[in-house]
Amino acid sequence: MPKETFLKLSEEKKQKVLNAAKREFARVPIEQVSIKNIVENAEIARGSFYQYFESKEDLLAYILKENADEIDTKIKNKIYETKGDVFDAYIELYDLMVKKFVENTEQEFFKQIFINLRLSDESLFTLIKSVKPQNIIKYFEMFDKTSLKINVKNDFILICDMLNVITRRAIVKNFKGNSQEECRQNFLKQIDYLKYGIIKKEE
Amino acid sequence: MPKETFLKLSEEKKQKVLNAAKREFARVPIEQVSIKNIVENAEIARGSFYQYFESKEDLLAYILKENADEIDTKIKNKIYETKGDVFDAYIELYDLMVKKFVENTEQEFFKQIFINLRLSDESLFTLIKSVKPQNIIKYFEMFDKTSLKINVKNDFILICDMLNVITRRAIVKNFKGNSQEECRQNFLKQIDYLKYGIIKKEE
DNA sequence: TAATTGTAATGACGCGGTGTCATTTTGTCA
DNA sequence: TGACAAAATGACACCGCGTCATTACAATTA
Repeated sequence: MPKETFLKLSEEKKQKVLNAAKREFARVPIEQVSIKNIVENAEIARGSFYQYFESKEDLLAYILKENADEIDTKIKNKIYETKGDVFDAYIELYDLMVKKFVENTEQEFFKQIFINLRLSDESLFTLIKSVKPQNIIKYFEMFDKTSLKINVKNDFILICDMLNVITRRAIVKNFKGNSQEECRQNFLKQIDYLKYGIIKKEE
Repeated sequence: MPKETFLKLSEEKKQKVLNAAKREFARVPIEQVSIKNIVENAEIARGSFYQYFESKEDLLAYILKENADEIDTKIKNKIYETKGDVFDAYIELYDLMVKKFVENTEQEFFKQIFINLRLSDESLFTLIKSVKPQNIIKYFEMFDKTSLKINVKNDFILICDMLNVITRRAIVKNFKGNSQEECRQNFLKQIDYLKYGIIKKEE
């Protein structure tokens, strides 16, 4: 979290700093992000940066949190709406994320973030809290499991885990030159495979 | 690729350098790996490092390649053996990788690599070539597709893509304190979901 | 208005790691 | 033994980092 000093700044100055930061974060993966460049872009003194933030990770987490929270709220609502259908909830999540992250003037920034997402969970970059297993399990009771092959809670977690990783991967592909339409079709097909299986039913 | 100078070194010295490197790569994610530490561990001069390798990425790629090639050969054979069953091939891949990377004295090294694997493909770290879509497609003709819901090549790629990402994720979990047995059971269950679907068949 | 006090901004500084390169050492062959 | 190429070495200049003593500013009080 940014320090109080930053939060007290005028809206204008805050934006200037955040824009400078996004520009730098869009340039290279976080390890290569240079605080020197950020303070130069933002026209603040080097020391000021450390008066505002603990580190570049702190700053990035703040920027991401704003975006994640927004999606988070929407997805929570969607889960309530689609009560009974995890798959629809994930498709909605996909659409929300594409809308927010791909169709965006700050595309390059988000591209950098998504492309460099790690397979591991612990990282800073797990953007959307509500789809982390420890959170989604909260919704377990709510989902309609009668039509699904779910016996124990753990089954549900395994399924969410697959949905998670497939959805994230599908988003990443949007940043890799493939057309948005193509990506979505492929994603829907994958969801379908998950729902009904890859092996043909015997007639 | 290492420079010729390195390859010409005595086996003993090469091993000393590689061991020093693995030790350092096991310590922290690659961005934080310090060449200073490597040369100190290996007891060579700083300048020598650059006589041997272009960069730390170059060195890491070399170490990984050795391991990847080994798995690669085995998995190719398995694909021929299990002709007709992509799923079995991936389960074998999983087992091979767990054996090679988890049950290993160099566990910490591989842990660091896997934990920091990126969701994106372009990266250095795509260890096993034969499961990259552009490679697996070569096996397309070989697989028995009659029992699968596959109409076009692209369907096959989408399926491999899911298998890929689920398998990798399952490996990662082995490094996260979960028991090996538990991880394997969960993985097999996920493969089952993929094969037969999550939604119950109507009787 | 001037004095006081607390808060924010500043940039010079020491630190540590980087990649280079001129020099030295080693090894080989006439 | 000398001459030559290949390899090893570590001092060096460079760069970005995080800190911190100092300065600037704003608000409060007399």
